[in-house]
Amino acid sequence: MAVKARERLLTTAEELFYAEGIRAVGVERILAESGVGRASFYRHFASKDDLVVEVLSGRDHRWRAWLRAAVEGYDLPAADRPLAVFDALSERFARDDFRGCAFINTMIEAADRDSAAHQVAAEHKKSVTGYLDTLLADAGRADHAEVAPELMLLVDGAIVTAVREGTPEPAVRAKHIAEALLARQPDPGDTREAVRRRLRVVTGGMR
Amino acid sequence: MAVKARERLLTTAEELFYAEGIRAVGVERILAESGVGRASFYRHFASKDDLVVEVLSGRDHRWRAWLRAAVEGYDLPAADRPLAVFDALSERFARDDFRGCAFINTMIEAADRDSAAHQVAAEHKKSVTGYLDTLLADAGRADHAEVAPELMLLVDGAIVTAVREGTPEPAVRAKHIAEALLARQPDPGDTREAVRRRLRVVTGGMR
DNA sequence: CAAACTCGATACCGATCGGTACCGTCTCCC
DNA sequence: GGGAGACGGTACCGATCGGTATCGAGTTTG
Repeated sequence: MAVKARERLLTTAEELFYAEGIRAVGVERILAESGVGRASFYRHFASKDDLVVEVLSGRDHRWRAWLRAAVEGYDLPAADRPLAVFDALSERFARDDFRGCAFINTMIEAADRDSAAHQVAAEHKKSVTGYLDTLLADAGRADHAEVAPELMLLVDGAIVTAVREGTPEPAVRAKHIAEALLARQPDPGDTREAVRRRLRVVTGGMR
Repeated sequence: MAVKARERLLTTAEELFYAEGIRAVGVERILAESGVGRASFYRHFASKDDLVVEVLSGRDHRWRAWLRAAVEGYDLPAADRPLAVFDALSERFARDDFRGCAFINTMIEAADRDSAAHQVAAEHKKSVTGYLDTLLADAGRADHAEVAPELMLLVDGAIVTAVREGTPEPAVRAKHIAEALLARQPDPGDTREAVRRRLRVVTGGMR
């Protein structure tokens, strides 16, 4: 077998789920498109929900690795890296198969907050916010803990807007807003603790 | 009949669609919950898609009327009204049945951009952006045409974030970002045309 | 009072949903 | 060469999908 059935199921399902939505894609479609037999599917995955979780988990890791590589690839000084996130997003938005954030989409589709899929999606966003936090801290922002969720809100806003308008422009729009946000000097009140954080060795990137 | 079947179908469908998603709610559920007979449903609506469009259209009008009333209800000077939008959102986010923006949700669920539901949703967002534009123009912002889509991005970002985090806090987060954005003075280059726009009588609110 | 109309209930349609069971084949490894 | 697994194909399951047809009771209207 050239490519294992399990691998084909995961990649096929990821494409279909992202393009059309999880609920919209039946197991039948995945089997037909991947060429995997019905029994083989249930040998590898206990249920469709199980497949969904594994697909999202894989996408989570790959997406974050992509973002980190993209930001690092611009080869900018640390101070400019937080805003570079929006340049990376712009590239993503321009792809003709772009259909928003798979995790936002999943959280909206899976109304039940307790579902496994919903929680994987929520966890993904937390991880990305953590990455933004380290970018801001490395850039010397004393208020990184406050700004990171604000940048995350801009990221999500840009993604949703890009889906709505069908163009990559919302990335530069969000970057423009972020510039205005970062132009404000951080509140000097928490400088002492902020400097302590800034000097702390930042071990990893996003996690 | 106390309340007409058509009305019951619309209100029941709107609640269920918003709470669980359009695709997740079958016609059967709507019939059972509204107490309307199957035949009566198809006497009033050509199809489920038809019902979806009418539900969204009604919600569009009511949502925009709510936002306008909320902003006007704060009784603020025109200069402070654009930011008051986020205060209104905060109230909305705090409701325990809050599950995001029905139109964003619809656009994400209905992957097909050409579907009627998707277009109603897109139109709604355009209308709201238009309202933000008039609020900004009335506030004397020369750059209202540029800022309005930026505020809209913040609104959508706040909504998605509120769904994700399950708290109303993203409304104040977005307001904070908007304050930083509006603190910037508009580019004086287009002042002449801007003043002309500012003096133009603004006939309506959102449209 | 009777015609006209709206209504809820029910049976039914073909299609698809997620999931199980079984079968024959192919490949890998000892 | 010969098991042992992994594989694809297919038949089948009960449940549900959106949608149609029919029927009888209740209400409105002339």
